[in-house]
Amino acid sequence: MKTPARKNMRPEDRRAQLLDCAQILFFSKGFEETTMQDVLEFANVSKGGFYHHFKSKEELLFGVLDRLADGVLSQMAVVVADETSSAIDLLHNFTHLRANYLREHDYPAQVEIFRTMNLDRNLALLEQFKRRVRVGATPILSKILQKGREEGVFNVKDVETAAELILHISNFLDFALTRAIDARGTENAKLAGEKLQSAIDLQFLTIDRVLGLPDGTTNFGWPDAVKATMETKPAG
Amino acid sequence: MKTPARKNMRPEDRRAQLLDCAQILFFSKGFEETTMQDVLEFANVSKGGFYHHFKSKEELLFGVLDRLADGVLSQMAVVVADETSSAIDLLHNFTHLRANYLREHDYPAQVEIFRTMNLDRNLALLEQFKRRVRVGATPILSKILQKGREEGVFNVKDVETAAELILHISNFLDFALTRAIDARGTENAKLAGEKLQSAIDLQFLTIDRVLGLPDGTTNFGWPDAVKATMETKPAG
DNA sequence: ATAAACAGACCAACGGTCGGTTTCAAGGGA
DNA sequence: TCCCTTGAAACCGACCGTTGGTCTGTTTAT
Repeated sequence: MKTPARKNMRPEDRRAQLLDCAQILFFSKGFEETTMQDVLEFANVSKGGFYHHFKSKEELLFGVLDRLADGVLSQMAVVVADETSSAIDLLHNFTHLRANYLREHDYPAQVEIFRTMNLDRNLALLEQFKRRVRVGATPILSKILQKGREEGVFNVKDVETAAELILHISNFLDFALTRAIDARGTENAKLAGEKLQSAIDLQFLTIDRVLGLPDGTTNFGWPDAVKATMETKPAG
Repeated sequence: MKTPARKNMRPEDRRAQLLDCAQILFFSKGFEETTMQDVLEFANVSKGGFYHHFKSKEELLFGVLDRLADGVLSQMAVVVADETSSAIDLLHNFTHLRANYLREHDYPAQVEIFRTMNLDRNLALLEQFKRRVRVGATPILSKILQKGREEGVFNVKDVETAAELILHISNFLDFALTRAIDARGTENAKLAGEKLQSAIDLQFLTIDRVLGLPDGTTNFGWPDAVKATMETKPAG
């Protein structure tokens, strides 16, 4: 007896499909809480089929994280590939990458994705992703800082160390943003919004001062970011 | 037939013993990789015995993390309880807490503990611990910053936000320290040591500038820290 | 014809449960 | 003071459902 129809997919397509399914499930249910059964049913693939393409659940996770990090890092690479702009402009473009991305896509949806990724249960997942991004972004930001030093506009002793510090600071903003998002629609919303604005201001002020720039040189490039964030609909 | 001897322990003692065992195992093997079987054998307790005191493996983890965080936070609380010192002195004591602790104990052993805790497999564990410390330390550091603002020596808009930023920056130092420790005894040791010094310098420079203090006001308080660290014996 | 893609029964090991057993301190009668 | 009773807390270990992963075989496509 033969089952009437089965379509063998090209390996790269199947791999991509499995990564898509895993990404959705890992971030909605959490990695540990997502069973292989969940993935298999969601992707409509058998166990044997899956393990033909991935050798473990962990490798599937790394596949998801690497793909996400590569997406971010490739955008950064585009920014730094511009040989004609000044270091200040490159830094500007670099720090605006995130805000631009968020603004150019459906912002409420992006907020929801961000919120989900920052749930407690995804802490390990997210930290691994951030580490990948930091490691990949350090040489890119270093290059910008080095250029600025050669131009005589940035005053830093060690560009690589400064780059790492600046990248670490963005974790601090993530934390403030998460709290603000959680406070939407509650009585704390107003205070949380003000705290978020404080965090944004302080992050960029810190970057200015670390690089020896006049206060206000760098900024988020999106004055209404807090307003746009807090007006987003809380999940419910 | 009766087994000749069994000692019932006082609940708090048994709990403490289980936490001790779990802490050792979680950080040496990793949380996910540590089996309840491992814990039970190491503590010489049966399954039923264990689950009489903890309701799950996760609760055991939280017990370990909370106990560790409480240890750190109680030291911070002692510093800030000093009502007579100036804000600068309090900040000094606060930032020196870690260096003092390391110096006053067997430093090579502390380095080994730090190295183990910072292994890749413990990333989730460590991040949860750091989060606990950060949340608990924010009001303490905020109090110091507030006092400094009232004295007119710190220039910050929002003390709580500034406190969180400063606490986040210490993650950056942890990262640099981990790399330096890993580089001991290799050909990269010299460079790694210099990078570590850069990171220490930049962390404290950043604190100075965030608080509007003259460069060099805050410091690690342990000039030979890098030397002491790099001279530690690599595990082998 | 042959190699890759897929299927699904199977397995060891895991975290956790549950009914039963042992320990031990607090009382009470002599 | 001594021994016995008693009951709650500490502890035991066989057992269970689920999990991630393997293995042998079957289907698909070139």
